[in-house]
Amino acid sequence: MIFLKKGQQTKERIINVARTLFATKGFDMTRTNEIASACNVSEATIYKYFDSKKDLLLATITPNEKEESEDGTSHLSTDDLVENHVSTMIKKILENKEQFSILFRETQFDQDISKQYVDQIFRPNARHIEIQKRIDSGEIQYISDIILFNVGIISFTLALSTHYEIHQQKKEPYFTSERIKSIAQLLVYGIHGKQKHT
Amino acid sequence: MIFLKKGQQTKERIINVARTLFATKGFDMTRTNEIASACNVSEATIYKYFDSKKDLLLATITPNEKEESEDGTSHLSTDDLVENHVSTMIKKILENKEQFSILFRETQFDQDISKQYVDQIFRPNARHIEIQKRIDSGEIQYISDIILFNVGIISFTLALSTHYEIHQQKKEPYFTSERIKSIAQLLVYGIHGKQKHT
Amino acid sequence: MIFLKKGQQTKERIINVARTLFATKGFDMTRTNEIASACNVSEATIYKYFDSKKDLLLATITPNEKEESEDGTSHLSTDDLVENHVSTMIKKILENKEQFSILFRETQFDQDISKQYVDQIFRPNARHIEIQKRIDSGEIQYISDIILFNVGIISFTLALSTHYEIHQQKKEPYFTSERIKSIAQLLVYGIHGKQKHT
Amino acid sequence: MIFLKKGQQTKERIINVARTLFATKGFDMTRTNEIASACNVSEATIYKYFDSKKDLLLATITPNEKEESEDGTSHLSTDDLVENHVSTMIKKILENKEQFSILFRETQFDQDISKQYVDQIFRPNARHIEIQKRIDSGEIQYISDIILFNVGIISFTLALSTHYEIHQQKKEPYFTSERIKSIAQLLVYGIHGKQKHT
DNA sequence: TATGAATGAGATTTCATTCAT
DNA sequence: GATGAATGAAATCTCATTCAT
Repeated sequence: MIFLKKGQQTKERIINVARTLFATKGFDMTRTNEIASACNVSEATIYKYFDSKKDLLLATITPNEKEESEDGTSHLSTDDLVENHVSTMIKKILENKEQFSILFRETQFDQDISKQYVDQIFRPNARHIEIQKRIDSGEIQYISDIILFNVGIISFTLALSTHYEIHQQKKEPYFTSERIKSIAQLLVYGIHGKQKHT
Repeated sequence: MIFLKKGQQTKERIINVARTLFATKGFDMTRTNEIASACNVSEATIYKYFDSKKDLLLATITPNEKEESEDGTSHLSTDDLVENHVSTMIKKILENKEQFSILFRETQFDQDISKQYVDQIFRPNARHIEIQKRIDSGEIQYISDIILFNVGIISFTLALSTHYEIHQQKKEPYFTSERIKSIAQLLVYGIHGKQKHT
Repeated sequence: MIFLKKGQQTKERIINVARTLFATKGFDMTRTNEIASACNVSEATIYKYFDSKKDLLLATITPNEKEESEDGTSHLSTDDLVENHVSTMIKKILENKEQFSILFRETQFDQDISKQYVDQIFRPNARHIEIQKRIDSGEIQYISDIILFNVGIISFTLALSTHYEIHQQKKEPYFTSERIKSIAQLLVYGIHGKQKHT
Repeated sequence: MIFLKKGQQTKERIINVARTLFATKGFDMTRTNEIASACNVSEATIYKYFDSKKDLLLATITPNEKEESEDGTSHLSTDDLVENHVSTMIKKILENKEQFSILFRETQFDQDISKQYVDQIFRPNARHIEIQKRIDSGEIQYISDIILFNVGIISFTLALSTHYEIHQQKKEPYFTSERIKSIAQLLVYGIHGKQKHT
């Protein structure tokens, strides 16, 4: 449990509240006064900690720096590698769903966000490199590029999750570990499923 | 080629211009005066044809009513059915990319859009019903629901297409008919590809 | 039955419709397009006949020139003279209620209307002159000035009539000939009524 | 002398200025920027304190809640009761002339104002009830209803007062205490005056 | 550290009016 | 004689931002 000075606490509270609001209502639709009252601070206080609304936006999408030290993937079978990759990605996205959601939506409209997006989402790691290698070798088919593959994974993860909650008005999240596995397997084995492979 | 009176022409021009702007810059970021000057009309003229900016937004996402009379899908193999469905969906999305893009982005923020979205995207047709049947029978695996499947298809189609153009700054569109086929096949056969079966 | 050319007919229709709307909703609250559609003409047509909205306003309040040739009032008893005056005034106001209503409300805000108002309402006639004479002689008490007396009569006539219809939501008009007589008598005899005298 | 915080002071200043302008120029003719500059604040400040121009309008007509504790009227003679009532009403109206003026003019055009008007003007008190009783018993003649009687009083009070100032361009107010008495007596005794009664 | 008070700049919307046909 | 189409000018309202305290 980390000790934070009062000011730092306030700052973090603002970031967290803003993140949720930006993710839920969109950046443009979120008024600074909504953020302020949701934080129980004045609007002026927000401007003590952030130079502008956009500055606050950027603060809501800065990465959780815990880097997964993923090494030793080269020994895995392609099936396992891809299944593992998809599952890991989905989990990571869900864990940081608000950040991803903001990043993903606002990236088209703003250069700074776009930079953050690229930085954060396409940082290569061992898994990415290994998969790209197997794409290039033809072992993995139909996918031309690990980056675009990731874009696909991110987009449907966010979309399904949001859709399920909003349009189908379900309370519990869409993605159970079972469903995550299903999707990962779909991409590996296709709609016929695992057993069809000899 | 249909004959349109002057007023109707102007109205359509406004809708088309607005659609592109909304899709490109987002609804909130698009100013009514931008729309006006992009159309070479005054802002007042826009308000002659639409009660409000939101009303105009709704006009930009009303469906192209050409209904695909898709019948006789029950004789298809599951492989063909799904491959066909995915291809058809992707093509339809790309043909109406701006509408879908707006609809998809704004649906979370606005009740009216949300209604349009649900109406438009989830109108069941023969293909949808047939696929759901095969999901229920277990023939199609890993997918629990045709609607969520469609959400997934829409989301990655838009995401890949946008990403490719924006972040990779390519001029030509991502989706060639070849790539569409690839993705359809990925979902049917998995990453190992067609030949791996049997 | 007077023959009117098409154009003249249209012009009169516009005036009549506008008068009702101005009286009902107020000049400022009445939009030119409301007038147009209530007349089944285009807004442009209104401007064929009137230079401006204000010009139309003025047209709605020009007097019905039928001048009451009221002569020989000097032989009347004061009681009869006043009772007769009040009744006559009330009837005249009710017959031209819309004009009076507009005139009365808008007179404070606009010089031109104010001029019309003074012209129209305070044109002296035989009755007015006779009453003023008897005020000056002390025969009529409590009233200092025929003009202000008339203002009083106009104001309460309009107010009672409007109040009754709007706030008490009655369909039939407040002023029956009986009620008109009552009010006239109130002013002559006071609240105790006629019989109390002598 | 009450202490008010800065914000509250500003709010009251806006209300007072707006009240005068609405009463003088009419609600529709008064621009928010006029109010703002007459208050030495920006338009934005007005909207900090009031949700809309209409909201401000409503604030200008909320009652001065000092309730006259009028009791013990039943012992008065009818003459005195009515004379007293009319005088009291006129004084009250003149004290709050701007409110009444706005209320009276705008009540026909707007539901919310209409509600305020009815609430404020027709709140029954001891005097009203007593007068209604004597109307019903026939002691007071020619008047059918205390409410309509009040409407009449309000209307001519405002009309005479306004007319005198505007059309006769007098600086001093029309209603001296003498004139108030005159009018009250007119209604009690009629134009012949008090002495005519035995 | 925090905020009450205020606002500049600009957004959407309104509406009387014009004019070519 | 009439109007479809368009608009300039201005109204109401919004919102991120500032600053004295």
